[in-house]
Amino acid sequence: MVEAKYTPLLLLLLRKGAHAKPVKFSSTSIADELGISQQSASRWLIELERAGIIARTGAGLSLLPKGVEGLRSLHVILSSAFVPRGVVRLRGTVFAGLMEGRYYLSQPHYRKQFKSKLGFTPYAGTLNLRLSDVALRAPLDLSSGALISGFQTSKRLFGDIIAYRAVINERVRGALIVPARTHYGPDVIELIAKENLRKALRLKDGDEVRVSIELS
Amino acid sequence: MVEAKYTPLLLLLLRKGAHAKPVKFSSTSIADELGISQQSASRWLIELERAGIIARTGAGLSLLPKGVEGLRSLHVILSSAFVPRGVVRLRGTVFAGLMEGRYYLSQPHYRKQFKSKLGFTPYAGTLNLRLSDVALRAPLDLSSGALISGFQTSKRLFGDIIAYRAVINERVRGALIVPARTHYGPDVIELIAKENLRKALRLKDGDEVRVSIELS
DNA sequence: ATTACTATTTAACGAGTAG
DNA sequence: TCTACTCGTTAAATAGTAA
Repeated sequence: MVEAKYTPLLLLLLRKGAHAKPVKFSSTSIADELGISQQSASRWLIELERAGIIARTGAGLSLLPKGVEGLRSLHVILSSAFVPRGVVRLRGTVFAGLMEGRYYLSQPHYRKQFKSKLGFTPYAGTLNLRLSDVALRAPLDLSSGALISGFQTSKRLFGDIIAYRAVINERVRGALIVPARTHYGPDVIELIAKENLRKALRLKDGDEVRVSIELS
Repeated sequence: MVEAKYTPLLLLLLRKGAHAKPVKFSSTSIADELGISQQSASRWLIELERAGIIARTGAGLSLLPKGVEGLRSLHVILSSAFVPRGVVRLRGTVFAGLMEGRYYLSQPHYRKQFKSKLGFTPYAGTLNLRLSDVALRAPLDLSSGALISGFQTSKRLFGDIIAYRAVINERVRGALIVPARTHYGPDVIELIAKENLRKALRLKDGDEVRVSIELS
């Protein structure tokens, strides 16, 4: 592994995309971002350059393969501890949404992707649940579901959605959808399925619903 | 974030499972593993304990939530750079397998899971491809597919399988399956589908096949 | 503006060792 | 065995500044 003290700098470069293409980044601004002196930033860059971890050209700063490799192995170690496996079981109670979901689900750009990535075209409406125990959804936010990419119309922006295949009340296959930008989710989740979940499961507001999501 | 110099120690504790339950770990052995002196290890532990990142009890060393949170955010940053998205396109040539795949696919325990996790029960045979460019499969190994859990019979052990939904020759939906234990894959992949791929696509040994996998 | 040198200060390290 | 103290030494950080 790369010497640990450099990791904040390497992470910064990674976030700026220096693994993909050179980025302009002065020792002063690096110093500001990391809370160290300009002199230290300069020295770190020199040391990393000598070690073949970064390169500096006229185009800017690049993370070299050796540097990327070091970060990648760090990622692998962390993933083995944090990427959850198995089944997440959530419980929540039905409540009436704001019909926002219906509007989203009627967008063809989303509908096409639901079909191709989840294997079904959803009924144009979501079932809203308020979770009994928000903490239980944590593994979900660490995991990776199907990415439904967003789009833009002249009127508004439709963001990325993450969909997790789910089974509702042990009977109906569907998916749990969350906006991709929410990092740690709220106590509300939205479910979709091929059919109208309210009807299919004879649900009314306040009913409890069980959702199980298989993570992989 | 937790001060960077401690990350090797925190990673070590994470790998030992100190986030789940206390682990016995002396300053001397920590020092050995990290290549620092016993004195430094001792001091680091004291500092981390004061910062509320670890706890030391009679039962051993534990990573406290604050410490886990620091590592988790590190993981999130790395994941956003390393977890690949989009479509991976592979090409390979058909070759005759050893009928090993057929044996595997005939196991009910696997078959049930294929149905529930991929949405189809596969034809009992795999299509073997030798990849033209092994490097192209790298993003796959970093990504996460559907986990098909293994099982054990009196005769032998059937390991976990990872399945990635795939489209073969832009026509047939199926999946690419790999043993979970192989960390970085070889130049051979196996494809399954509801139908017999050889027949459906009129393939013979040596034919080139295109596979596209959607990562999410 | 920028980088990076030298000198000085500050912090980290590890040897020795007690409890 | 273990942990953790003191203390001399070494390394890293910053100030000042030149280019």
